[in-house]
Amino acid sequence: MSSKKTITIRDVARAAGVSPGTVSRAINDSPLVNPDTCEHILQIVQEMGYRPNLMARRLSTGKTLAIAVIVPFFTRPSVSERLNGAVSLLTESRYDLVIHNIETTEHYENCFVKIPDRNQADGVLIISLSPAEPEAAQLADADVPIVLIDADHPALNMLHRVTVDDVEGGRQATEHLVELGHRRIGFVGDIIENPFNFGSSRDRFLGYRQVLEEAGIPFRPEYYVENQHGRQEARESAHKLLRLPQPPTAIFAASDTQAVGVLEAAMEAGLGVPGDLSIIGYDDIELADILQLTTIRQLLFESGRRGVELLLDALEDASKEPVHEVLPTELVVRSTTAPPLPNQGG
Amino acid sequence: MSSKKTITIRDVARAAGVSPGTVSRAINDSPLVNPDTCEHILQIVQEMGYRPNLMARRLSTGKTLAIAVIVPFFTRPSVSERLNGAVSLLTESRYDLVIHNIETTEHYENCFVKIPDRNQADGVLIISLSPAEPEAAQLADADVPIVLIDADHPALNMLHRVTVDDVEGGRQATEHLVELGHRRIGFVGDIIENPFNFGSSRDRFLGYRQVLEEAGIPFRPEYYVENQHGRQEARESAHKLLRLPQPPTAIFAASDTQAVGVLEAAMEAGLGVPGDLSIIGYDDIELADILQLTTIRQLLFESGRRGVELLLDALEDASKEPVHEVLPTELVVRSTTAPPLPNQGG
DNA sequence: ATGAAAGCGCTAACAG
DNA sequence: CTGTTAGCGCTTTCAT
Repeated sequence: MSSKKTITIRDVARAAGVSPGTVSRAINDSPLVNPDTCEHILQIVQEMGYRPNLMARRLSTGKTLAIAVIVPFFTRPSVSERLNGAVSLLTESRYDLVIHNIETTEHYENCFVKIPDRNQADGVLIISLSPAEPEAAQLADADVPIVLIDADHPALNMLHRVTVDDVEGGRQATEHLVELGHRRIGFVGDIIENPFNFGSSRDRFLGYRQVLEEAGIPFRPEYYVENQHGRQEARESAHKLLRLPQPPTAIFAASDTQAVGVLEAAMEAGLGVPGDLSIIGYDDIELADILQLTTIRQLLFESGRRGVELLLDALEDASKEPVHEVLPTELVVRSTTAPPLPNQGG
Repeated sequence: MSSKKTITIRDVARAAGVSPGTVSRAINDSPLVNPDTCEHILQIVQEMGYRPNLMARRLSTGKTLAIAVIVPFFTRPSVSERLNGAVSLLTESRYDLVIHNIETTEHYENCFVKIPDRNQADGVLIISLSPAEPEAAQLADADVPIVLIDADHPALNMLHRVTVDDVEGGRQATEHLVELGHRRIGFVGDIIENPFNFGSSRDRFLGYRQVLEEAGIPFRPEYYVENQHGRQEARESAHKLLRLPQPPTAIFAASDTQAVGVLEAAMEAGLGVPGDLSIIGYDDIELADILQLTTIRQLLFESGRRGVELLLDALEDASKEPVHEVLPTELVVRSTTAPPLPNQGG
C-alpha cells in the first residue's frame, strides 16, 4: 500500500512538541540544540520514518549536493575504469553522482555550457574529453569547480586536471621496440581529427615520432594508420600495414583494445607473435594481462579517484590555484614483444 | 570572471515587462500564452542567458526529474554493460541519471529504503541485486516505481523486472557439454550464500544439476567449486578440480570472466583446450569473442535498455500491472569445447 | 492571455 | 537553547 502521506518537518515538529527550526537543527546535528531535545527529536524522526525532502533542502541551501560527471560513451574499458575510480570515492562522500553520457556531437556541443551550471551540480568532473577553444572558454568561466581527467588541450591550463603524459608513454613504447632492435615500426591509432578531441592517440603518436627521430629512423607515412577506435577497426588497420611490400616488424597500438585487433590480424596473416611481429599496447587494462600483452600502464582507476579528490578540495576552497597533476606511465613487458628475426633486419 | 549573479525568473520577467508567471508558462511552452509574447520572452531568455533553477522547479513540481540506478560495483563487465544500455536510453530522456554504487554490506542494507524515496528520485532501477525478504518488502511499498534487472527472488513478484532464465542458460551450457559426450563435468561458480544475493550463479548451477540428472549422470560434489567472483579465484577453483584423482573433462564456468580463469588454470596444468579440457562460459562479453570462448550469450546491453523502457512506462502510468520480461539466452559455440578424448571416457 | 499570490519543504537569521 | 519569520526560485491556481 503506497498510501504514504508525504511527511514533512512540520509534522515531526508538531509530534515532538518543538518548532520546525529545532527539528532542522537536530537532524543537521547543529551544536546549538539541547542534547536531550535532540535525542527526543531523533527518536520521533525514527518512529515516523521521516526523511527530509532533498529538493527543498537544496533549494534552501543553494547547494545541489550533486556532482556531475561527463563521460564519452563509457563502453571503452579505459574510460569505464576511470569512472569507476571516481565513483568509488564519491560513494563515501555526501554528494550524489549524476552521469552525463556524451554520445553524439550534439551532446558534446551543449554539455559544456549546460552541465557546469550552479543549479545543476556543485562541481563537474570531465573524463577523457578535451574541449578546445570555444568550449574551453565556456568552461573557464563556469560558475562551479571543474576537474578534467585525461584532457590535454593547452586552452585548459586554468582548470584543475589530472592527466598522464601520453607523449612520454608513446616514447616508452617506441623506445622499448627500438631497443629490441626494431627499425620498421608501425603505428595503429585513432583518427586524430575527431569531434570529441580525444587527444591521447595523437600524443602517443608524437612520442613515437620523437623516438624514431632520435634513433635516426626515418618516419614512413605508410607505417601510420588511423581509424575509428575499436578492435575491428584496428584489425583492418593492421592488415593494411601487414600487406605492405615491406611490412613493419613491430606495431605500436594506441590502446590495448586496438592491440588486440592487431594481434588478431597477425594471426590471420599467419604471423607469429612476437616472432614475426612484435605488438605493444597502451593502458594495461585487464585484457592486457589475460593476453600477456606488452603494454604501457597508466593509472586509470587512480586518475578517477584523484580527480574526485581535487574536485572535493575545490568544493571546499573554491579560489584555489589550478592543480595539474600528471600521473606516471610504466612499461610492462609481457610476451608480445621480442627482437625482430635476423632475416628481417632493418 | 565568475562574477555572474544568479539570474532568476523575476529578472527575466522584469526585463520582458511581464509577470514571472508568464515567463514560467513561456519557458514550459504552455499553450495559454500569446505566441508573440512567448517569442519575445524566449528572446530575452536567450539574451540574458537565463537557465531556470532546477531545484526550485523540482521542489515546486514535486518531481525530481531524476532516476536512480543502484548497481553493485560496476567493475564487472556484465554489470557495466547493462548499465550502459540503461544510460544509452536515459540520455535521450529528460531524466537525470544518478548512480548509487553498492560496495559494502552497509550500503546494501540502507539503499533499498533510502533511494526509492519520492524526494530522491522519480523512479529506481536496480541492477543485478536480488533483495530477499526484508528488503523486498521495503521495495514493495516504496513510493516510486521500481524496475529490477537481473533479479530473481520470488519475493519480487510484484515488481517490474527484466531477467534472463539462468536455469535455462545453465541447462543449455550443460546440454552442450553432455551432447559432446562429456560425463565428467565440473562447475566453477560464485559463492552462493553472498551478502548481495547475486543469484545467477546459483541458477546456472541448478540448470547444470537438472541436465546431469536427466542424462543419468550422478552429481559429484567434488566437481562443484564455489569461490568469490573473479578471474584469479576461478583459476584457483579450477586447479582444485584439475588436481582431482579423476578430474573433469569439461568445466562450466558461471561467467566468462571465470571461464578465463579456468582457461589459465588449464594452461598452467599443461592441458590442451579443448582437447584435454572443454570450457564453457556465460555472458558472451567481448572477451569471449576475443578468446574464442564457447559461451551462453545473454542480452546484457538490451536488458538495461529494456529496464529503462519499463521504468519510463511506469512513470507515465504508475498503476500498472507488474511486467516481468525474460530475455532469451543462446548457446554460442566457439573453440573451447569439443568431445572428450576417447581415452578419458566417462 | 496575463497578473497576483500562495506555497512546495526546508534552512538560517534574528529575537528572545 | 529555541521559536518565529522570511525567503530559496519556481509553478500554479485563481482572478481578471
